[in-house]
Amino acid sequence: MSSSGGAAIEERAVQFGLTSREDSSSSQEAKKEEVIESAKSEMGDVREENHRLKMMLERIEKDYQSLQLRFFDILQHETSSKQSTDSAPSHDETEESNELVSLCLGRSPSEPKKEDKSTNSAKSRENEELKANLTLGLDSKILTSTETVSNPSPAESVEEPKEEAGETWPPSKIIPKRNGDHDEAAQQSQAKRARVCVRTRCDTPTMNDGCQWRKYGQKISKGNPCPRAYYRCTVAPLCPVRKQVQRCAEDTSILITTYEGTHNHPLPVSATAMASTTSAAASMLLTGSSTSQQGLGSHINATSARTELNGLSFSLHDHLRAKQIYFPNSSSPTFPTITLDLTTSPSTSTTPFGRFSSSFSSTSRYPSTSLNFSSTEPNSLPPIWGNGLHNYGTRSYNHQQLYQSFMEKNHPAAASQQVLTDTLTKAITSDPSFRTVIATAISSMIGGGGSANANNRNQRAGDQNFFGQNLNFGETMTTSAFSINSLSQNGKGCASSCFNGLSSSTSQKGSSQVQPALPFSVFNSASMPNNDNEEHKS
DNA sequence: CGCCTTTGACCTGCGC
DNA sequence: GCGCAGGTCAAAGGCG
Repeated sequence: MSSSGGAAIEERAVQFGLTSREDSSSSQEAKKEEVIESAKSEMGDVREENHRLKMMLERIEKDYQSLQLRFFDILQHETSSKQSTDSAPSHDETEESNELVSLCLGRSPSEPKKEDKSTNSAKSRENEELKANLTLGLDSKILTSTETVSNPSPAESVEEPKEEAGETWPPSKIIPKRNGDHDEAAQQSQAKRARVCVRTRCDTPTMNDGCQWRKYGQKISKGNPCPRAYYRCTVAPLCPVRKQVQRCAEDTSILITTYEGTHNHPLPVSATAMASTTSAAASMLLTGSSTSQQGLGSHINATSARTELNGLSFSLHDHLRAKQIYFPNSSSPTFPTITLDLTTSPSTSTTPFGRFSSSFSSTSRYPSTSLNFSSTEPNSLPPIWGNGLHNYGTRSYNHQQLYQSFMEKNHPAAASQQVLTDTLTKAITSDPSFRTVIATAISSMIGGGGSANANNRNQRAGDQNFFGQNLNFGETMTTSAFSINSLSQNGKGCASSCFNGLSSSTSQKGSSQVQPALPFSVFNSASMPNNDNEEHKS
Protein backbone atom coordinates (compact mmCIF):
# COMPACT_ATOMS: atom_id res chain seq x y z
CA MET A 1 0.00 0.00 0.00
CA SER A 2 2.64 2.44 1.06
CA SER A 3 4.90 1.47 -1.78
CA SER A 4 2.19 2.12 -4.28
CA GLY A 5 1.49 5.37 -2.58
CA GLY A 6 5.15 6.31 -2.84
CA ALA A 7 5.17 5.36 -6.46
CA ALA A 8 2.18 7.55 -7.02
CA ILE A 9 3.96 10.41 -5.38
CA GLU A 10 6.99 9.93 -7.50
CA GLU A 11 4.93 9.60 -10.58
CA ARG A 12 3.11 12.76 -9.86
CA ALA A 13 6.32 14.52 -9.07
CA VAL A 14 7.82 13.34 -12.31
CA GLN A 15 4.77 14.35 -14.21
CA PHE A 16 4.88 17.65 -12.61
CA GLY A 17 8.56 18.02 -13.34
CA LEU A 18 8.01 17.33 -16.98
CA THR A 19 5.37 19.94 -17.37
CA SER A 20 6.88 22.62 -15.25
CA ARG A 21 8.85 25.52 -16.50
CA GLU A 22 12.25 26.57 -15.32
CA ASP A 23 11.38 30.13 -14.66
CA SER A 24 9.00 29.24 -11.89
CA SER A 25 11.20 27.14 -9.70
CA SER A 26 9.79 28.45 -6.48
CA SER A 27 6.22 27.89 -7.44
CA GLN A 28 7.26 24.55 -8.76
CA GLU A 29 8.64 23.64 -5.40
CA ALA A 30 5.48 24.77 -3.78
CA LYS A 31 3.41 22.67 -6.09
CA LYS A 32 5.61 19.70 -5.53
CA GLU A 33 5.13 20.02 -1.85
CA GLU A 34 1.48 20.41 -2.42
CA VAL A 35 1.37 17.20 -4.38
CA ILE A 36 3.38 15.45 -1.75
CA GLU A 37 1.12 16.76 0.91
CA SER A 38 -1.95 15.56 -0.87
CA ALA A 39 -0.39 12.20 -1.41
CA LYS A 40 0.51 12.03 2.22
CA SER A 41 -2.98 12.87 3.18
CA GLU A 42 -4.18 10.14 0.91
CA MET A 43 -1.86 7.74 2.57
CA GLY A 44 -3.13 8.88 5.89
CA ASP A 45 -6.64 8.17 4.78
CA VAL A 46 -5.64 4.75 3.68
CA ARG A 47 -3.94 4.12 6.97
CA GLU A 48 -7.02 5.22 8.78
CA GLU A 49 -9.10 2.92 6.74
CA ASN A 50 -6.68 0.17 7.39
CA HIS A 51 -6.94 0.78 11.04
CA ARG A 52 -10.68 0.90 10.83
CA LEU A 53 -10.75 -2.40 9.08
CA LYS A 54 -8.46 -3.94 11.60
CA MET A 55 -10.72 -2.77 14.36
CA MET A 56 -13.61 -4.15 12.48
CA LEU A 57 -11.93 -7.47 12.20
CA GLU A 58 -11.20 -7.53 15.88
CA ARG A 59 -14.77 -6.77 16.60
CA ILE A 60 -15.81 -9.54 14.28
CA GLU A 61 -13.61 -11.99 16.05
CA LYS A 62 -15.04 -11.00 19.38
CA ASP A 63 -18.47 -11.32 17.97
CA TYR A 64 -17.59 -14.69 16.62
CA GLN A 65 -16.39 -15.89 19.97
CA SER A 66 -19.45 -14.67 21.75
CA LEU A 67 -21.64 -16.29 19.18
CA GLN A 68 -19.74 -19.47 19.58
CA LEU A 69 -20.37 -19.42 23.26
CA ARG A 70 -23.99 -18.80 22.64
CA PHE A 71 -24.05 -21.65 20.25
CA PHE A 72 -22.80 -24.03 22.87
CA ASP A 73 -25.37 -22.75 25.27
CA ILE A 74 -28.10 -23.31 22.79
CA LEU A 75 -26.80 -26.70 21.93
CA GLN A 76 -26.71 -27.74 25.53
CA HIS A 77 -30.15 -26.42 26.08
CA GLU A 78 -31.44 -28.21 23.03
CA THR A 79 -29.89 -31.47 24.06
CA SER A 80 -31.31 -31.39 27.50
CA SER A 81 -34.74 -30.34 26.37
CA LYS A 82 -34.72 -32.95 23.67
CA GLN A 83 -33.91 -35.67 26.08
CA SER A 84 -36.84 -34.69 28.18
CA THR A 85 -39.01 -34.57 25.12
CA ASP A 86 -37.90 -37.96 24.03
CA SER A 87 -38.89 -39.46 27.27
CA ALA A 88 -42.44 -38.34 26.68
CA PRO A 89 -44.53 -41.11 25.12
CA SER A 90 -46.50 -38.97 22.70
CA HIS A 91 -44.88 -37.49 19.67
CA ASP A 92 -46.47 -34.68 17.95
CA GLU A 93 -45.92 -34.76 14.25
CA THR A 94 -44.82 -31.22 14.19
CA GLU A 95 -42.36 -31.86 16.86
CA GLU A 96 -41.19 -34.81 14.96
CA SER A 97 -40.55 -32.87 11.87
CA ASN A 98 -38.94 -30.14 13.82
CA GLU A 99 -36.71 -32.62 15.34
CA LEU A 100 -35.83 -33.93 11.99
CA VAL A 101 -35.13 -30.51 10.78
CA SER A 102 -33.01 -29.47 13.63
CA LEU A 103 -31.11 -32.67 13.94
CA CYS A 104 -31.24 -33.90 10.46
CA LEU A 105 -27.52 -34.14 10.18
CA GLY A 106 -26.91 -37.21 8.18
CA ARG A 107 -30.38 -38.55 8.20
CA SER A 108 -32.40 -39.62 5.36
CA PRO A 109 -35.78 -38.05 5.05
CA SER A 110 -37.75 -41.09 5.87
CA GLU A 111 -35.87 -42.11 8.86
CA PRO A 112 -37.33 -40.12 11.67
CA LYS A 113 -40.32 -42.38 11.93
CA LYS A 114 -38.10 -45.30 12.41
CA GLU A 115 -36.24 -43.17 14.79
CA ASP A 116 -39.25 -43.15 17.04
CA LYS A 117 -38.84 -46.80 17.55
CA SER A 118 -35.30 -46.55 18.60
CA THR A 119 -34.48 -46.35 22.21
CA ASN A 120 -34.00 -43.15 24.03
CA SER A 121 -30.49 -44.04 24.81
CA ALA A 122 -29.69 -44.50 21.20
CA LYS A 123 -31.24 -41.19 20.48
CA SER A 124 -29.39 -39.37 23.13
CA ARG A 125 -26.25 -40.99 21.93
CA GLU A 126 -27.03 -39.73 18.52
CA ASN A 127 -27.54 -36.31 19.90
CA GLU A 128 -24.24 -36.53 21.55
CA GLU A 129 -22.70 -37.55 18.32
CA LEU A 130 -24.33 -34.70 16.61
CA LYS A 131 -23.07 -32.41 19.22
CA ALA A 132 -19.67 -33.85 18.88
CA ASN A 133 -19.81 -33.44 15.19
CA LEU A 134 -20.85 -29.90 15.47
CA THR A 135 -18.24 -29.25 18.01
CA LEU A 136 -15.72 -30.73 15.74
CA GLY A 137 -16.98 -28.56 13.04
CA LEU A 138 -16.47 -25.61 15.25
CA ASP A 139 -13.07 -26.39 16.42
CA SER A 140 -11.39 -28.01 13.56
CA LYS A 141 -11.94 -25.87 10.64
CA ILE A 142 -10.71 -28.43 8.29
CA LEU A 143 -13.30 -30.92 9.12
CA THR A 144 -16.28 -30.67 6.98
CA SER A 145 -19.67 -31.96 7.57
CA THR A 146 -19.42 -34.87 5.32
CA GLU A 147 -16.38 -36.04 7.07
CA THR A 148 -17.76 -35.64 10.47
CA VAL A 149 -21.05 -37.00 9.53
CA SER A 150 -20.31 -39.88 7.40
CA ASN A 151 -16.96 -41.04 8.39
CA PRO A 152 -16.53 -40.96 12.07
CA SER A 153 -13.85 -43.55 12.15
CA PRO A 154 -10.54 -43.01 10.52
CA ALA A 155 -10.60 -46.41 8.94
CA GLU A 156 -13.69 -45.46 7.10
CA SER A 157 -12.62 -42.02 6.30
CA VAL A 158 -12.11 -42.98 2.74
CA GLU A 159 -15.68 -43.29 1.75
CA GLU A 160 -16.22 -46.86 2.79
CA PRO A 161 -16.06 -48.65 -0.46
CA LYS A 162 -18.18 -51.44 0.84
CA GLU A 163 -21.01 -49.05 1.23
CA GLU A 164 -20.27 -47.30 -1.91
CA ALA A 165 -20.34 -50.59 -3.63
CA GLY A 166 -23.74 -50.05 -4.92
CA GLU A 167 -25.72 -51.02 -1.92
CA THR A 168 -26.57 -47.72 -0.52
CA TRP A 169 -26.97 -45.54 -3.47
CA PRO A 170 -30.52 -46.12 -4.43
CA PRO A 171 -32.71 -44.42 -1.91
CA SER A 172 -34.88 -47.42 -1.60
CA LYS A 173 -31.99 -49.44 -0.45
CA ILE A 174 -30.81 -46.88 1.97
CA ILE A 175 -33.94 -46.27 3.85
CA PRO A 176 -34.49 -49.56 5.61
CA LYS A 177 -32.04 -49.43 8.42
CA ARG A 178 -31.69 -51.32 11.54
CA ASN A 179 -31.11 -49.37 14.64
CA GLY A 180 -27.67 -50.72 15.08
CA ASP A 181 -26.02 -49.16 12.14
CA HIS A 182 -28.58 -46.53 11.82
CA ASP A 183 -26.49 -43.54 12.58
CA GLU A 184 -23.59 -44.27 10.44
CA ALA A 185 -25.44 -45.42 7.41
CA ALA A 186 -28.04 -42.75 7.62
CA GLN A 187 -25.46 -40.09 7.95
CA GLN A 188 -23.60 -41.47 5.07
CA SER A 189 -26.61 -41.58 2.94
CA GLN A 190 -27.41 -38.07 3.86
CA ALA A 191 -23.95 -36.97 3.09
CA LYS A 192 -23.97 -38.76 -0.17
CA ARG A 193 -27.29 -37.38 -1.14
CA ALA A 194 -26.44 -33.82 -0.70
CA ARG A 195 -26.71 -32.39 -4.12
CA VAL A 196 -24.76 -29.72 -5.74
CA CYS A 197 -26.49 -28.12 -8.58
CA VAL A 198 -24.32 -26.18 -10.96
CA ARG A 199 -25.84 -23.78 -13.38
CA THR A 200 -23.67 -22.87 -16.27
CA ARG A 201 -24.04 -21.51 -19.67
CA CYS A 202 -23.04 -24.21 -22.01
CA ASP A 203 -23.75 -25.02 -25.58
CA THR A 204 -22.54 -28.55 -25.43
CA PRO A 205 -24.81 -31.35 -24.28
CA THR A 206 -22.88 -31.76 -21.10
CA MET A 207 -20.12 -29.90 -19.47
CA ASN A 208 -16.74 -31.41 -19.31
CA ASP A 209 -15.89 -31.46 -15.66
CA GLY A 210 -12.95 -33.76 -16.00
CA CYS A 211 -14.67 -36.93 -14.97
CA GLN A 212 -15.79 -39.73 -17.17
CA TRP A 213 -19.49 -40.22 -17.26
CA ARG A 214 -21.71 -42.82 -18.70
CA LYS A 215 -25.23 -42.02 -19.54
CA TYR A 216 -27.63 -44.49 -18.08
CA GLY A 217 -30.94 -42.89 -18.54
CA GLN A 218 -32.92 -40.03 -19.80
CA LYS A 219 -36.27 -38.77 -18.77
CA ILE A 220 -38.62 -36.04 -19.63
CA SER A 221 -39.33 -34.42 -16.38
CA LYS A 222 -42.40 -32.53 -15.57
CA GLY A 223 -42.33 -28.87 -16.27
CA ASN A 224 -39.40 -28.92 -18.60
CA PRO A 225 -39.55 -29.94 -22.22
CA CYS A 226 -35.87 -30.58 -22.15
CA PRO A 227 -35.05 -34.10 -21.15
CA ARG A 228 -33.01 -34.80 -18.13
CA ALA A 229 -30.07 -37.06 -18.65
CA TYR A 230 -28.66 -39.27 -15.97
CA TYR A 231 -24.97 -39.92 -15.87
CA ARG A 232 -22.88 -42.16 -13.74
CA CYS A 233 -19.22 -41.70 -13.01
CA THR A 234 -17.20 -44.33 -14.76
CA VAL A 235 -13.77 -43.38 -13.57
CA ALA A 236 -14.03 -46.14 -11.03
CA PRO A 237 -16.24 -49.15 -11.58
CA LEU A 238 -18.45 -48.57 -8.62
CA CYS A 239 -18.17 -44.91 -8.08
CA PRO A 240 -21.50 -43.83 -6.70
CA VAL A 241 -21.36 -40.34 -8.05
CA ARG A 242 -24.07 -39.45 -10.45
CA LYS A 243 -25.08 -36.38 -12.14
CA GLN A 244 -28.17 -35.15 -13.79
CA VAL A 245 -27.95 -32.84 -16.69
CA GLN A 246 -30.81 -30.79 -17.87
CA ARG A 247 -31.26 -27.60 -19.73
CA CYS A 248 -33.10 -24.79 -18.16
CA ALA A 249 -36.56 -24.52 -19.61
CA GLU A 250 -36.50 -20.75 -19.61
CA ASP A 251 -33.07 -20.46 -21.10
CA THR A 252 -31.85 -23.48 -22.93
CA SER A 253 -28.36 -22.11 -23.03
CA ILE A 254 -28.17 -22.74 -19.33
CA LEU A 255 -27.12 -26.18 -18.38
CA ILE A 256 -28.12 -27.42 -15.01
CA THR A 257 -25.90 -30.13 -13.73
CA THR A 258 -26.69 -31.74 -10.45
CA TYR A 259 -23.99 -33.74 -8.79
CA GLU A 260 -24.81 -36.31 -6.22
CA GLY A 261 -22.55 -38.53 -4.27
CA THR A 262 -18.93 -38.96 -3.46
CA HIS A 263 -16.22 -40.23 -5.67
CA ASN A 264 -14.52 -43.27 -4.23
CA HIS A 265 -11.47 -43.00 -6.38
CA PRO A 266 -8.73 -40.55 -7.12
CA LEU A 267 -9.79 -37.88 -9.46
CA PRO A 268 -7.96 -36.72 -12.49
CA VAL A 269 -6.45 -33.35 -12.04
CA SER A 270 -8.87 -31.88 -14.46
CA ALA A 271 -11.73 -33.14 -12.36
CA THR A 272 -10.56 -31.88 -9.04
CA ALA A 273 -11.76 -28.41 -9.72
CA MET A 274 -15.34 -29.29 -10.10
CA ALA A 275 -15.06 -31.83 -7.38
CA SER A 276 -13.60 -29.23 -5.10
CA THR A 277 -16.35 -26.84 -5.84
CA THR A 278 -19.12 -29.31 -5.46
CA SER A 279 -17.70 -30.89 -2.40
CA ALA A 280 -17.08 -27.62 -0.72
CA ALA A 281 -20.51 -26.47 -1.57
CA ALA A 282 -21.99 -29.70 -0.41
CA SER A 283 -20.10 -29.59 2.80
CA MET A 284 -21.35 -26.14 3.39
CA LEU A 285 -24.81 -27.29 2.69
CA LEU A 286 -24.57 -30.21 5.00
CA THR A 287 -23.01 -28.37 7.82
CA GLY A 288 -25.50 -25.67 7.33
CA SER A 289 -28.43 -27.98 7.24
CA SER A 290 -27.41 -29.50 10.47
CA THR A 291 -27.89 -26.40 12.43
CA SER A 292 -29.35 -23.76 10.32
CA GLN A 293 -32.80 -24.93 10.99
CA GLN A 294 -32.19 -24.68 14.59
CA GLY A 295 -32.55 -21.04 14.50
CA LEU A 296 -35.21 -20.99 11.91
CA GLY A 297 -36.68 -17.63 11.81
CA SER A 298 -34.02 -16.09 13.87
CA HIS A 299 -31.17 -14.62 12.11
CA ILE A 300 -29.06 -14.20 15.14
CA ASN A 301 -29.74 -17.57 16.57
CA ALA A 302 -28.92 -19.21 13.36
CA THR A 303 -25.76 -17.31 13.12
CA SER A 304 -24.78 -18.27 16.54
CA ALA A 305 -25.76 -21.79 15.89
CA ARG A 306 -23.53 -22.03 12.95
CA THR A 307 -20.11 -20.96 13.75
CA GLU A 308 -18.29 -22.64 11.01
CA LEU A 309 -20.34 -21.37 8.24
CA ASN A 310 -21.88 -18.39 9.78
CA GLY A 311 -23.65 -16.55 7.13
CA LEU A 312 -23.88 -19.58 5.01
CA SER A 313 -25.76 -21.45 7.54
CA PHE A 314 -28.53 -19.14 8.25
CA SER A 315 -28.71 -18.30 4.70
CA LEU A 316 -29.78 -21.81 4.19
CA HIS A 317 -32.96 -21.46 5.99
CA ASP A 318 -33.49 -17.91 5.08
CA HIS A 319 -33.18 -19.16 1.67
CA LEU A 320 -35.59 -21.86 2.30
CA ARG A 321 -38.08 -19.57 3.78
CA ALA A 322 -37.83 -17.31 0.88
CA LYS A 323 -38.40 -20.29 -1.36
CA GLN A 324 -35.45 -19.28 -3.35
CA ILE A 325 -34.41 -22.65 -4.31
CA TYR A 326 -32.63 -23.17 -7.50
CA PHE A 327 -34.03 -26.41 -8.51
CA PRO A 328 -35.65 -25.71 -11.74
CA ASN A 329 -37.59 -28.18 -13.67
CA SER A 330 -37.30 -30.91 -11.24
CA SER A 331 -39.47 -32.09 -8.53
CA SER A 332 -39.16 -30.68 -5.13
CA PRO A 333 -35.72 -31.35 -3.90
CA THR A 334 -35.89 -34.41 -1.80
CA PHE A 335 -32.32 -33.97 -0.74
CA PRO A 336 -30.46 -30.96 0.43
CA THR A 337 -29.34 -29.11 -2.58
CA ILE A 338 -26.93 -26.35 -3.06
CA THR A 339 -26.82 -24.42 -6.25
CA LEU A 340 -23.78 -22.85 -7.73
CA ASP A 341 -24.96 -20.36 -10.21
CA LEU A 342 -22.16 -19.92 -12.64
CA THR A 343 -24.23 -18.21 -15.21
CA THR A 344 -23.68 -14.65 -16.03
CA SER A 345 -26.66 -12.77 -14.89
CA PRO A 346 -28.81 -12.39 -17.92
CA SER A 347 -29.32 -8.97 -19.23
CA THR A 348 -33.00 -9.46 -19.26
CA SER A 349 -34.78 -6.51 -17.89
CA THR A 350 -37.25 -8.60 -16.08
CA THR A 351 -36.66 -9.59 -12.57
CA PRO A 352 -33.73 -11.85 -12.74
CA PHE A 353 -35.11 -14.03 -10.14
CA GLY A 354 -38.28 -14.57 -12.00
CA ARG A 355 -36.55 -17.10 -14.05
CA PHE A 356 -36.35 -19.37 -11.14
CA SER A 357 -39.20 -18.45 -9.01
CA SER A 358 -41.63 -20.37 -11.07
CA SER A 359 -39.90 -23.55 -10.33
CA PHE A 360 -39.28 -22.98 -6.71
CA SER A 361 -40.54 -25.70 -4.66
CA SER A 362 -42.43 -24.85 -1.61
CA THR A 363 -42.46 -28.37 -0.46
CA SER A 364 -38.83 -29.05 -0.19
CA ARG A 365 -37.95 -30.75 2.96
CA TYR A 366 -34.40 -29.75 2.78
CA PRO A 367 -32.89 -26.40 2.56
CA SER A 368 -31.31 -25.35 -0.59
CA THR A 369 -28.64 -22.85 -0.97
CA SER A 370 -27.63 -20.77 -3.84
CA LEU A 371 -24.15 -19.72 -4.42
CA ASN A 372 -24.30 -17.18 -7.08
CA PHE A 373 -21.13 -16.52 -8.90
CA SER A 374 -22.67 -14.20 -11.34
CA SER A 375 -21.14 -10.93 -12.02
CA THR A 376 -22.31 -8.03 -10.00
CA GLU A 377 -21.65 -4.44 -9.31
CA PRO A 378 -18.09 -3.75 -8.33
CA ASN A 379 -18.50 -0.94 -5.93
CA SER A 380 -21.48 -1.84 -3.96
CA LEU A 381 -21.70 -5.28 -2.66
CA PRO A 382 -25.13 -6.68 -2.41
CA PRO A 383 -26.64 -6.65 0.99
CA ILE A 384 -27.77 -10.17 0.51
CA TRP A 385 -24.49 -11.47 1.66
CA GLY A 386 -25.05 -13.69 4.53
CA ASN A 387 -28.70 -13.39 4.28
CA GLY A 388 -29.80 -15.65 1.59
CA LEU A 389 -27.73 -15.57 -1.46
CA HIS A 390 -24.04 -15.72 -1.51
CA ASN A 391 -23.30 -13.55 -4.33
CA TYR A 392 -19.69 -13.93 -5.06
CA GLY A 393 -19.71 -11.78 -8.06
CA THR A 394 -19.63 -8.10 -8.42
CA ARG A 395 -21.38 -6.68 -11.34
CA SER A 396 -25.07 -6.69 -11.17
CA TYR A 397 -27.36 -7.61 -8.39
CA ASN A 398 -28.58 -10.89 -9.39
CA HIS A 399 -31.73 -11.60 -7.45
CA GLN A 400 -31.21 -8.65 -5.31
CA GLN A 401 -34.56 -7.15 -5.93
CA LEU A 402 -36.43 -10.09 -4.63
CA TYR A 403 -34.16 -10.59 -1.76
CA GLN A 404 -34.11 -7.04 -0.77
CA SER A 405 -37.69 -6.96 0.23
CA PHE A 406 -37.19 -10.05 2.20
CA MET A 407 -34.06 -8.70 3.69
CA GLU A 408 -35.38 -5.35 4.57
CA LYS A 409 -38.31 -6.95 6.16
CA ASN A 410 -36.37 -9.34 8.27
CA HIS A 411 -32.93 -7.97 8.61
CA PRO A 412 -32.86 -4.29 7.97
CA ALA A 413 -29.40 -3.97 9.33
CA ALA A 414 -28.13 -6.41 6.82
CA ALA A 415 -28.20 -3.77 4.21
CA SER A 416 -25.30 -2.06 5.78
CA GLN A 417 -21.82 -2.55 4.64
CA GLN A 418 -20.90 -3.35 8.16
CA VAL A 419 -22.98 -6.42 8.30
CA LEU A 420 -21.84 -7.39 4.93
CA THR A 421 -18.25 -7.17 5.88
CA ASP A 422 -18.89 -9.01 9.08
CA THR A 423 -20.54 -11.82 7.30
CA LEU A 424 -17.90 -12.04 4.70
CA THR A 425 -15.17 -12.02 7.21
CA LYS A 426 -16.74 -14.63 9.33
CA ALA A 427 -17.50 -16.87 6.50
CA ILE A 428 -14.14 -16.66 4.91
CA THR A 429 -11.98 -16.61 7.94
CA SER A 430 -13.74 -19.42 9.63
CA ASP A 431 -14.70 -21.79 6.92
CA PRO A 432 -12.09 -23.38 4.73
CA SER A 433 -14.63 -24.95 2.50
CA PHE A 434 -16.17 -21.62 1.91
CA ARG A 435 -12.77 -20.35 1.03
CA THR A 436 -12.40 -23.21 -1.31
CA VAL A 437 -15.64 -22.42 -2.99
CA ILE A 438 -14.70 -18.86 -3.49
CA ALA A 439 -11.23 -19.79 -4.55
CA THR A 440 -12.47 -22.22 -7.09
CA ALA A 441 -15.08 -19.85 -8.27
CA ILE A 442 -12.60 -17.11 -8.73
CA SER A 443 -10.18 -19.44 -10.33
CA SER A 444 -12.88 -20.62 -12.60
CA MET A 445 -13.63 -17.09 -13.53
CA ILE A 446 -10.08 -16.61 -14.49
CA GLY A 447 -9.69 -19.98 -16.03
CA GLY A 448 -12.77 -19.54 -18.12
CA GLY A 449 -11.40 -16.38 -19.55
CA GLY A 450 -9.34 -15.99 -22.63
CA SER A 451 -5.77 -16.11 -21.45
CA ALA A 452 -6.42 -18.61 -18.84
CA ASN A 453 -2.93 -19.66 -18.06
CA ALA A 454 -1.41 -16.32 -17.58
CA ASN A 455 -4.34 -15.16 -15.59
CA ASN A 456 -4.25 -18.21 -13.49
CA ARG A 457 -0.72 -17.63 -12.56
CA ASN A 458 -1.40 -14.12 -11.61
CA GLN A 459 -4.54 -14.98 -9.91
CA ARG A 460 -2.95 -17.68 -7.89
CA ALA A 461 -0.84 -15.17 -6.14
CA GLY A 462 -3.87 -13.05 -5.72
CA ASP A 463 -5.79 -15.89 -4.26
CA GLN A 464 -3.11 -16.64 -1.83
CA ASN A 465 -3.04 -13.11 -0.73
CA PHE A 466 -6.68 -12.97 -0.59
CA PHE A 467 -7.24 -16.09 1.36
CA GLY A 468 -4.12 -16.01 3.32
CA GLN A 469 -4.66 -12.70 4.95
CA ASN A 470 -7.32 -11.39 7.11
CA LEU A 471 -6.04 -7.92 7.47
CA ASN A 472 -7.57 -5.28 5.37
CA PHE A 473 -10.05 -7.84 4.53
CA GLY A 474 -12.94 -5.65 3.65
CA GLU A 475 -10.98 -3.60 1.29
CA THR A 476 -9.43 -6.59 -0.25
CA MET A 477 -12.77 -8.11 -0.83
CA THR A 478 -14.21 -5.14 -2.50
CA THR A 479 -11.31 -4.06 -4.52
CA SER A 480 -9.58 -7.25 -5.30
CA ALA A 481 -11.62 -10.33 -5.25
CA PHE A 482 -14.86 -8.87 -6.20
CA SER A 483 -13.55 -6.76 -8.89
CA ILE A 484 -12.84 -9.88 -10.78
CA ASN A 485 -15.40 -9.89 -13.41
CA SER A 486 -16.92 -13.18 -13.25
CA LEU A 487 -17.10 -16.11 -15.45
CA SER A 488 -16.44 -15.83 -18.99
CA GLN A 489 -19.40 -17.40 -20.50
CA ASN A 490 -18.36 -16.83 -23.98
CA GLY A 491 -17.42 -19.41 -26.44
CA LYS A 492 -17.19 -22.74 -24.78
CA GLY A 493 -18.22 -21.03 -21.67
CA CYS A 494 -19.23 -24.28 -20.28
CA ALA A 495 -18.41 -24.97 -16.75
CA SER A 496 -16.05 -27.27 -18.45
CA SER A 497 -13.78 -24.49 -19.33
CA CYS A 498 -14.58 -22.67 -16.18
CA PHE A 499 -13.61 -25.52 -14.01
CA ASN A 500 -10.88 -26.82 -16.08
CA GLY A 501 -9.23 -23.58 -15.53
CA LEU A 502 -9.07 -24.34 -11.92
CA SER A 503 -7.33 -27.55 -12.11
CA SER A 504 -3.99 -26.00 -12.45
CA SER A 505 -4.49 -23.80 -9.50
CA THR A 506 -5.83 -26.47 -7.29
CA SER A 507 -3.26 -28.94 -8.27
CA GLN A 508 -0.49 -26.50 -7.94
CA LYS A 509 -1.37 -25.70 -4.45
CA GLY A 510 -1.08 -29.34 -3.86
CA SER A 511 -3.84 -31.73 -3.38
CA SER A 512 -3.16 -31.87 0.27
CA GLN A 513 -4.28 -28.35 0.62
CA VAL A 514 -7.52 -28.60 -1.06
CA GLN A 515 -8.54 -32.11 -0.76
CA PRO A 516 -8.62 -32.70 2.93
CA ALA A 517 -11.29 -30.13 3.27
CA LEU A 518 -13.28 -31.70 0.57
CA PRO A 519 -15.00 -34.73 1.73
CA PHE A 520 -17.19 -35.03 -1.21
CA SER A 521 -15.13 -36.26 -3.94
CA VAL A 522 -11.50 -35.65 -3.71
CA PHE A 523 -9.08 -38.10 -2.34
CA ASN A 524 -5.55 -38.40 -1.46
CA SER A 525 -4.41 -41.22 -3.50
CA ALA A 526 -2.47 -42.54 -0.56
CA SER A 527 -5.61 -43.20 1.35
CA MET A 528 -7.55 -44.54 -1.49
CA PRO A 529 -9.47 -47.76 -1.39
CA ASN A 530 -7.68 -48.41 -4.57
CA ASN A 531 -10.51 -49.85 -6.42
CA ASP A 532 -10.87 -53.15 -4.85
CA ASN A 533 -14.34 -52.77 -6.12
CA GLU A 534 -13.44 -54.93 -8.97
CA GLU A 535 -14.66 -57.92 -7.12
CA HIS A 536 -18.07 -56.39 -6.83
CA LYS A 537 -18.34 -56.02 -10.47
CA SER A 538 -20.81 -58.50 -11.62
C1' DC B 1 -15.42 -56.27 -29.99
C1' DG B 2 -16.03 -53.11 -26.54
C1' DC B 3 -17.92 -48.99 -25.16
C1' DC B 4 -21.50 -45.87 -25.28
C1' DT B 5 -26.17 -44.09 -26.11
C1' DT B 6 -30.95 -44.81 -26.58
C1' DT B 7 -35.24 -46.03 -24.85
C1' DG B 8 -38.96 -48.64 -23.01
C1' DA B 9 -39.93 -51.13 -18.87
C1' DC B 10 -39.68 -51.42 -14.17
C1' DC B 11 -39.27 -49.93 -9.31
C1' DT B 12 -40.12 -46.83 -5.68
C1' DG B 13 -41.89 -42.93 -3.15
C1' DC B 14 -45.40 -39.78 -2.53
C1' DG B 15 -49.84 -37.51 -2.71
C1' DC B 16 -54.67 -38.04 -3.03
C1' DG C 1 -55.19 -48.52 -3.43
C1' DC C 2 -54.26 -45.89 -7.38
C1' DG C 3 -51.95 -42.80 -10.28
C1' DC C 4 -48.12 -39.90 -11.10
C1' DA C 5 -43.42 -38.70 -11.37
C1' DG C 6 -38.61 -39.48 -10.64
C1' DG C 7 -35.02 -42.58 -10.96
C1' DT C 8 -32.86 -46.86 -12.58
C1' DC C 9 -32.21 -51.02 -15.27
C1' DA C 10 -31.08 -53.45 -19.18
C1' DA C 11 -31.71 -54.89 -23.93
C1' DA C 12 -30.87 -53.20 -28.44
C1' DG C 13 -28.42 -50.72 -31.59
C1' DG C 14 -24.68 -47.51 -33.18
C1' DC C 15 -19.98 -46.33 -33.60
C1' DG C 16 -14.99 -46.45 -33.76
